[in-house]
Amino acid sequence: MSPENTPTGNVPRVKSASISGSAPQSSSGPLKGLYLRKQDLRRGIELMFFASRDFTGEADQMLSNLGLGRAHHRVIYFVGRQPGMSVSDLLTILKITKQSLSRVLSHLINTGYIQQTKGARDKRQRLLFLTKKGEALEAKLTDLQCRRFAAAYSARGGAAVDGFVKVLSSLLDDEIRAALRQQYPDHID
Amino acid sequence: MSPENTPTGNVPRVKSASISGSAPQSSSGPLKGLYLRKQDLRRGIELMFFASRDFTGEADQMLSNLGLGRAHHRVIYFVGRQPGMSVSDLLTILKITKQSLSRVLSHLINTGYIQQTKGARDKRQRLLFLTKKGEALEAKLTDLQCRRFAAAYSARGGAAVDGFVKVLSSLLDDEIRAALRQQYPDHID
DNA sequence: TATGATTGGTCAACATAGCTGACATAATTG
DNA sequence: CAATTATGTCAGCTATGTTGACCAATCATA
Repeated sequence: MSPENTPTGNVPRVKSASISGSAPQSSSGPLKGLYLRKQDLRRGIELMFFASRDFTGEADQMLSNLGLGRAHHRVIYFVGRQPGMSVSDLLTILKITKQSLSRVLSHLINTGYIQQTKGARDKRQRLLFLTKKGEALEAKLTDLQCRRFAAAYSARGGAAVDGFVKVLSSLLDDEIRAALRQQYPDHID
Repeated sequence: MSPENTPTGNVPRVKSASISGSAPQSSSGPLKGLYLRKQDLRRGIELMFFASRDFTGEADQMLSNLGLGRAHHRVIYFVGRQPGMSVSDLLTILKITKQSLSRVLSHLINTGYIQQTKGARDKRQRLLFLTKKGEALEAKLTDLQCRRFAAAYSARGGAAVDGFVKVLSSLLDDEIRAALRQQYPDHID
C-alpha cells in the first residue's frame, strides 16, 4: 500500500485480517455472519466516532456560550440523573482523577450550578445536587440530546432501537454494563 | 430537587419534559413510541458516552505505550481507510483546524508512520499514505477495535446490527451521513 | 481509645489536543 | 497577471486530562 500503486483509492481494503479468528469471515454458511466482514466492522467504528461527535455538538455549542465545556456537561448530567450522589460515585462513573474533577466541580459550585451538602450517614461525604440554575441548564442540554435521540428512534422504530441498545451494551466494559443494567429496570441484557 | 427532599435518590426523574413535542410521550397509543420515554432516551445518551469511551480504551492503551494519542490514531485510521487522501480531505473528516492536524501529522511523518507525496494532478496537494510501519500499527489498532465489534455483533446477531447501524446513522449530522452512505456500498439509509 | 483507612480537598507541575490570528509559499484558475 | 486554493508555520491561549505530595475530617476496628 505504498504511494506508487494506489493513486487516490476509494475502495476499502478487503485483506481479510487477523480478526477472522473469532468468527467466520467469508462464505462459511448461507448468510451467517455476513455482518462480520471487515468492512462492516470498520463502518461500526466510524459510526461510533461520528455519532459521538455529532450528538454532542449542539450541547457543546450551548455550553461554550456559557463558558463551560464538555467536562462540566458530564458532571451536570450525572448529578441530574442521580441527585445526592457522592463525589466518589461521580469519580467512579467518569473515570477521571479527583484533581481533574475538582477543577470542574469547584467551578460549577462557584457559579451556582451545583451545591453540596454533608452526608447524613457519613459526614465525610459531600453529596451533590443541582441548584435551580443547574436544573434549568441540565434540562436544556438533555433536551437537546434527547430530541436527537427521539428523532432517530422515531425514524427507525422500536426493533431498531432494540438492536441499537443490544449492540451498544455489548460494546461496553463488563463493569459499566452491569452498572447500566442496574440503573435501567428493563434494560436488555 | 433540592438537597432536603432527595436523600440519595436512585430513581430517575420522570418529569416528562419538553421533548414531548416531537413524539408521543406517555399513553397515547397501545405500544407506539414506548421506546421514546425520557428514561429510554437518557439510556441512549449514556450508552453512547460509555460505549465510545470503552471501545477506544484498549487502543488508547497501546497508543500511549508508543507515545501517541487518540489524535494520532484518528489520522492513522483514516489514512489507512483511504490511502492517498489529501490533507484537506482529512481536515474535512476530522473537523479540526489545520494547525491542530499539523502538529499530529508532522509527528507521524517524523516518526515514520506516514509519508507524503505530491499530487500528480494538483501539485499543491500532499497525498497521505501509511508506511509499512504505519500499516502495521493501523492493523493492530483496528484489529483491537474490530474484535470488540465482532464480539458484540456476534453476540447480538444480524437484526440487532441492522438496528444499531440504522439508529447510529440517524444520529449523524446530514453531511456525515451522506459521506458514509457513499463510503459503504450497502449502507442502510 | 488509639490507629489505620476512607473521603474529600488542595497545590504545583506537566501533557495532549483543541483553538485563533497572522503570515508565507507554491500552484491552480480565471 | 490577479485571485484563489492547498499547505505549512510561528506564537500564544484554553480545556481537560495526568502525577505526586500533602492535609483535614471522619469512620471503622483492634
